[in-house]
Amino acid sequence: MANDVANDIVEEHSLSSLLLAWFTLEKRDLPWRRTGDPYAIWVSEVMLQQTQVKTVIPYYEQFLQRFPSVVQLATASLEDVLTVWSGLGYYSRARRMWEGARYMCDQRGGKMPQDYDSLLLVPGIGKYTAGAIASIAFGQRVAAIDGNVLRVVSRLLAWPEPVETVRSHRHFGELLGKWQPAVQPGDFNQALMELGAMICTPKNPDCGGCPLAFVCEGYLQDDVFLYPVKKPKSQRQVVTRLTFVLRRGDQVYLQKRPSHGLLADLWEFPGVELSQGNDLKESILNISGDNGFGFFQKTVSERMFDELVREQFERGITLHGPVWYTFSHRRWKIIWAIFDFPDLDNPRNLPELLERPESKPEGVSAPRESVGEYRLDSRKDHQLEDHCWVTLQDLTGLPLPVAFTAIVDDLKTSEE
DNA sequence: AATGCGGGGAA
DNA sequence: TTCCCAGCATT
Repeated sequence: MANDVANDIVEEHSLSSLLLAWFTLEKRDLPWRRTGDPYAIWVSEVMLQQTQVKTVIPYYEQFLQRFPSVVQLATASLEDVLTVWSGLGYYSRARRMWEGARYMCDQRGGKMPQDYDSLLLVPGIGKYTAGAIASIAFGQRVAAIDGNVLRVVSRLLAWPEPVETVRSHRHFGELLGKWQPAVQPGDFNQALMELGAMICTPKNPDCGGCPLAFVCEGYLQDDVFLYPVKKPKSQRQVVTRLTFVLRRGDQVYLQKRPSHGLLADLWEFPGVELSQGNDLKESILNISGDNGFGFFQKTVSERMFDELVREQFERGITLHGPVWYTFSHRRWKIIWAIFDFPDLDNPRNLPELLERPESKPEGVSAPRESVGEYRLDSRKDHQLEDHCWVTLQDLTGLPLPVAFTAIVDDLKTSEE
């Protein structure tokens, strides 16, 4: 019975000592375990959302080097923050951290909130992250329930319901609230997560090495693999994306994506999502001639080369690819057309080249109010340009999604 | 409660 | 391939 186990665990005080002893002995030496700086711990917790430790480490080091404190993050441009973040995914995390730093500067004198309830008010900090920071950095006795903890506890209790429900979450929270010691609440939370990452893994749990196996109902019933119970996930939809690669000498053309939705505020080769279900052949049919040029006009801001592009569409374009790219909820079949233009030795970024017939609010970074003294008045912070020409080498200085690296590689190899 | 939001590691 | 990862915000 799950309740009996729960009571046993609560009553068995030595159980948490057992877990903590294991943690003290076996814990990995991770960068964020060498600091007590709440800011650094905040950075680590946000990066670790839905992201494995191994992936995070290099980003963590770079980020702290570039933005060592709340104030330095708050006074940076979003563009710079996204550039350091690029490749890590879930880019709204970076934007919200940046907003969170500004919130701390504007409302809290540049200091981190020091308790669970105040941390919850910060953009990008939810229940898990608030609990993690409050317990690890400030020693508050609050739970931090992540995917690891859900797996560990569900196996411990042989919990028969889906773990994503409010009911499960509340039940686990109450249990952990009683179980968590007052002395090292942060270590207790980390120990549970570490156990989930190292021992109680999804596929090959090492129950033989688990300090809690002797009270684990899942293990005792030989049913570890039944848990955690999960609801079925919705399917990924497949979308064909026609991408326009404009090339002028050694430079390529990029546009900035809208501030909301997929890959928000990142740069990309402009493109359109063709209606779902078109196979490649059908797409070629649809995008030749005026139809394709229409796509181009609607998608690409740059108007200088319209005539050249129209000619090329009439002659018939060559499609490259496809390459596949998978997001968490969508799959792109990427095909691309390359347009080469004469490299007139125009000065870069002439204002008249950047002027656009009509304004497109979505493409411009959203205007912010009351950012106060921390507003950075650099060009980037309120840049009106939503497009630019850059060399392939300079791409590393911009936040470019990994989805386009295949195209970049193709351009680099075909360049020689 | 369901959905949108990246990228990579591991089996 | 599939699953899952130190989740959050919006609807």
